[in-house]
Amino acid sequence: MYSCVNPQLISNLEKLGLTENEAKTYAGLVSLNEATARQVHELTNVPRAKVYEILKTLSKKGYIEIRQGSPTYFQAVEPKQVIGKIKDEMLNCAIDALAQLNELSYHIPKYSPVWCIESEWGIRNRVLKLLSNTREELIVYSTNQKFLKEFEAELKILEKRCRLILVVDEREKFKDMPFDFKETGKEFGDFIRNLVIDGMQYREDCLMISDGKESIAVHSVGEEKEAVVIRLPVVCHLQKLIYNWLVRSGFILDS
Amino acid sequence: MYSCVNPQLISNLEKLGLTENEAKTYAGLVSLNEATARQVHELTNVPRAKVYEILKTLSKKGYIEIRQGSPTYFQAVEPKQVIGKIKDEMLNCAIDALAQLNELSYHIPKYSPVWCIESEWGIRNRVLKLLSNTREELIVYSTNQKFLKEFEAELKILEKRCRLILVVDEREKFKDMPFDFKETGKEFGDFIRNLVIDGMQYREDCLMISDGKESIAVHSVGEEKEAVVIRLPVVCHLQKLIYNWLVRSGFILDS
DNA sequence: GTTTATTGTTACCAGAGGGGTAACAAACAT
DNA sequence: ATGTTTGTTACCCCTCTGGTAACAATAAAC
Repeated sequence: MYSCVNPQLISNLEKLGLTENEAKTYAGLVSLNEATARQVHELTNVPRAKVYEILKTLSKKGYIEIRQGSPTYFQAVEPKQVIGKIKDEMLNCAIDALAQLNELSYHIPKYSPVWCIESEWGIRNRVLKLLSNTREELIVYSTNQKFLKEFEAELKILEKRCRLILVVDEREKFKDMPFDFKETGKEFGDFIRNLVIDGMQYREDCLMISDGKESIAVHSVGEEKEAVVIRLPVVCHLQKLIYNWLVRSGFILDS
Repeated sequence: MYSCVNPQLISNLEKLGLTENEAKTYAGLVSLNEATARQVHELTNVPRAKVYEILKTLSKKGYIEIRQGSPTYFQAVEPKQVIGKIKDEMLNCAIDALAQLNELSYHIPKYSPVWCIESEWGIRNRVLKLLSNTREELIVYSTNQKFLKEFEAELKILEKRCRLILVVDEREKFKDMPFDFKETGKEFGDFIRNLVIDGMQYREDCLMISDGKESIAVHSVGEEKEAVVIRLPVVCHLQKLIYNWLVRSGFILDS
């Protein structure tokens, strides 16, 4: 009638390589402990005609056990064993794949001038790399407290070994972070947060300049975040100049 | 022209959740380091028309970075990062799924009389469980050295805490295992290894009786292995009787 | 013994997704 | 101006998963 099984569980099992019906069937068997095909069907809503072949494939994979008879009964192997097996197979795949990929990429890490990153995870990754590569000076300009907060720990560590300059639009927003912020008045903040290009609204979230030779600019376009990495020293110097210009013009209020 | 990329690697990446073309494209990009869509196409044989959308989806997932331009250039994120991310997501899924499954199965482990296991992994699993649950006595009859060998370590441990009786068809076959084997002459061995039922040839590989109350019989049907678990004390006693009969009839030669 | 329900199997259909091919406009190079 | 490359779109094919219906064989009920 009404599927009693957690849909989140089904989704997780699917991500681990089972099909929807396999996941429902296995989960159903776990909660029934020992059951006929019909009982599984009634609990999970998997079509009765399908339950039989699915139970067969699950059995071939070793996830369930069978007691022949009329009707035939089925029993799930303990989840710990099943999930453990899947996990081990995945980890072996991951280890192999990594080794094989590393064999392919024996080339010199080429420093390309400009790259665009479109996934949040990729952005986070790249920012962390930039932070750990910084040796002398890091300039950060941010209007997004939530974004910067994600890197608080790394920034704190970085602060000890090099010059850290943090500029924000409104110092008030960042008051729960233990840093010495400089502030660019509201006008500039509003300007940078509401750039409209081709009808799309760009919100600059953060700009970081590392040792004056590599920079990363993170901005939101609609719902999506996007980052641009620039390794051209020229551009980075330009960005630094703008920063200096802001200081001279009094846009940046020292703390 | 000719795909330079290890097909094993592609298969591994597929198991980790990428499609074939995604795997080829990513692997291609790793070995090219920095490349246009065309170069990827030429190296991997992924249709040029498809490369573009695949590169887009890989980018959304954060596995590659993009340098806009004409032509647009692409670069793979380091395999260590990418594989690491996939691995972490899998592990989280596994942990969640296990917790959710355990919530479902709060029932008493019901001891059912007879179960059939159809996967090699499931069989191995069940045998190990039986070995670890044995408290007093284990009788093993085997004609398959390779199969028994898999459990040598566990049997060695078991030998210390309970009576272990090992019967084989030909002692010679098992001579590299450090146990005290009994032997049933060749006639009986040939008989048990060549049962033909309904045209299918059954080869008994191994029979184990644990504490006279639970037994597992493993046999091959064609290429497939299959095991039957029996928890009926009656049947197990019967099996023990047969064993005793063999001893009395002189089929079993003591070492 | 006849009827009814259940079990297990098979065939068929629909939709989604991945992969492959061809064609085309726009941009680039010669 | 010509030809090539780039990036996009539309289309086809195949497979896989899921869902439905119908059917023989078996078990249960009357």
